[in-house]
Amino acid sequence: MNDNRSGENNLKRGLNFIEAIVEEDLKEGKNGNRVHTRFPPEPNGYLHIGHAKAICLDFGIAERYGGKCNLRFDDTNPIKEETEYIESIREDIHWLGYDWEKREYYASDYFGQLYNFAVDLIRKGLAYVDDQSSDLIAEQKGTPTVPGIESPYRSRPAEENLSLFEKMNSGAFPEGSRVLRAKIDMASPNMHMRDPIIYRIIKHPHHRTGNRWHVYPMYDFAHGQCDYFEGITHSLCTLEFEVHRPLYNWFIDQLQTDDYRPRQIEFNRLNLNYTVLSKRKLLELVKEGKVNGWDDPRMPTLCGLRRRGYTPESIRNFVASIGYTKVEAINDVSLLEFAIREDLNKRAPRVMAVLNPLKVILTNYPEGKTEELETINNPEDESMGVRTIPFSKEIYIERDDFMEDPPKKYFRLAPGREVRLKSAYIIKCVDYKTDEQGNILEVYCTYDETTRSGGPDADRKVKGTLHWVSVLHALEAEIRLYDRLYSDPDPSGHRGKDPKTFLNPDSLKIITGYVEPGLKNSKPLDHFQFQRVGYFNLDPDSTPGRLIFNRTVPLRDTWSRGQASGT
RNA sequence: UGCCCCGUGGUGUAAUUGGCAACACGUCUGACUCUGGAUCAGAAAAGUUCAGGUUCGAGCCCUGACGGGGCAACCA
Repeated sequence: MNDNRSGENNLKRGLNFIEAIVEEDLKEGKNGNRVHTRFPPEPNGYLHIGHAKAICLDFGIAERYGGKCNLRFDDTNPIKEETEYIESIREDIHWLGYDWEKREYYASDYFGQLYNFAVDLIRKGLAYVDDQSSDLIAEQKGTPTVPGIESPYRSRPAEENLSLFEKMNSGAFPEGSRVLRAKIDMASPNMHMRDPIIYRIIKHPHHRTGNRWHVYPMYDFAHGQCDYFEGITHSLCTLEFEVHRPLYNWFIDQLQTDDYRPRQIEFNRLNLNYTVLSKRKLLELVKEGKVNGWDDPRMPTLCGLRRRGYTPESIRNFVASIGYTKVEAINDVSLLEFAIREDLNKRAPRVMAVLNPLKVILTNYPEGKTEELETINNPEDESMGVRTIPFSKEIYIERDDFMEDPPKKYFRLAPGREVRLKSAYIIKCVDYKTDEQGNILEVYCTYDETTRSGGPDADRKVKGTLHWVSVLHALEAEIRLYDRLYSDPDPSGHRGKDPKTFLNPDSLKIITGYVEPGLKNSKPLDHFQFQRVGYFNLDPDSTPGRLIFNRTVPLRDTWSRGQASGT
């Protein structure tokens, strides 16, 4: 793994700041030289490329330093969490190439320990039951610039707290009627320290513990302690949890029995331009039918990217290339596209496919004749071998590859011009037919038999080489062309404007194209390079009689780029 | 206007204990090519937010400004 160029570059550059910290800790012999991380998703949605960044770090650090990485589902809120998501999360992590072995845990595994810990805090006078409404509690919390005020229930005797908390859990009180709060400091400059709520009453059944509990720990009360229970040495999370760290430490202070405590390190979240990475907003797209499900190839979800044709290696390389820092960065999607092109260039077989067909008739080619021409599968990898493709009198070429009146640097077919048909013959345009509107209907060419690939005049130089497909043999296929989902570089960055305002109406275009017959036997998710066009893969919607391809990413195209900029 | 974090080419990242600002993407040339792909060669592009200070020497240390982000869910 990582034996490609960007992988090497990555090794060449220094450690990221987290690796540096880990190495420092190792050097100091902390935690008995253990390195133990965890990836802690909430099972309330599908994983997206932002999670991939965290996964690669969590598992990557463990791998690199001979440690372990747990998978832990942070399932502290039964209202939002579902088993459906757990399955998809497991699948996506495995697909990326990581394995947690038997170490699959759940925050709910620790509900008992957490409950006992809460009871402990109550006994020590460090937690109390508050009977006030959430509005009132919020009001008393103050603001970042104004200190909060203490709850009238703050000094409730431990015995009373104990019995109330017990009743909260036995279901004696309605949801929202009471909470358990840590007693810390209502005047703290850190809002999270102002007597945070640590338990609330929820009567919705939990996907794993059913109706056993009626109180559930808040994330802030569960997360750090779960890390502690699991012996995590390095708790890696995103920047927004920085201000939570003092609170987590406060809890661990009460729990700690020796030197060990998890060390939390925060890194920058992944942002991509033209992309939205918020589970809530992605869920909206799915629910409102703006896309066709979580695995719609336009989605930044891992299942969406997979269906689009992205490989796990490409995603890992991409993640490695953008690095980990404490700066809020916005990455350009071109980096992601580079990663998938780089990977697919090495592994995708080249095939012939014409997306926008124009019929070419070879006037001097024998009627009814068919040839099987040999062609190489991948010039980047000889071990991928050769195959044959059928050739006959009528072929399709790309409409763009013919012009009646071409500009100067146009290398392709035009009246009187010669081009090579890839792996076949050099042909010359002798005539063409248009309709009344001037649309090109057919092009007539002669072929030169001696120029067949491998033949005596095969080396004759011509400017252009075209891909083609035999009309007689080609398979019709549905081609799904994807463009960015949003037309604005920062769809979530406009205050008061729903990102959906910026949805690109042309993000999906479905066309019918023609592909070489050998593609009949391809399997879902098989990757191909449609020569001169782009990378495509077979969509799982395909049926034996109907091939459906997704465009993963177009090929780099310096010609059309030059055209667009007018040079 | 409280607390916390952060400012290095267009973008993302590097720069041993202070020592000529490096790499990748992108952009632009040119070469080569039976993919206008790939590959190869090259170029433009920051003097490190600003102002002071320490030092023989500061992107790295100190101070202060300015700018960006985060924090006030019975969400995670």
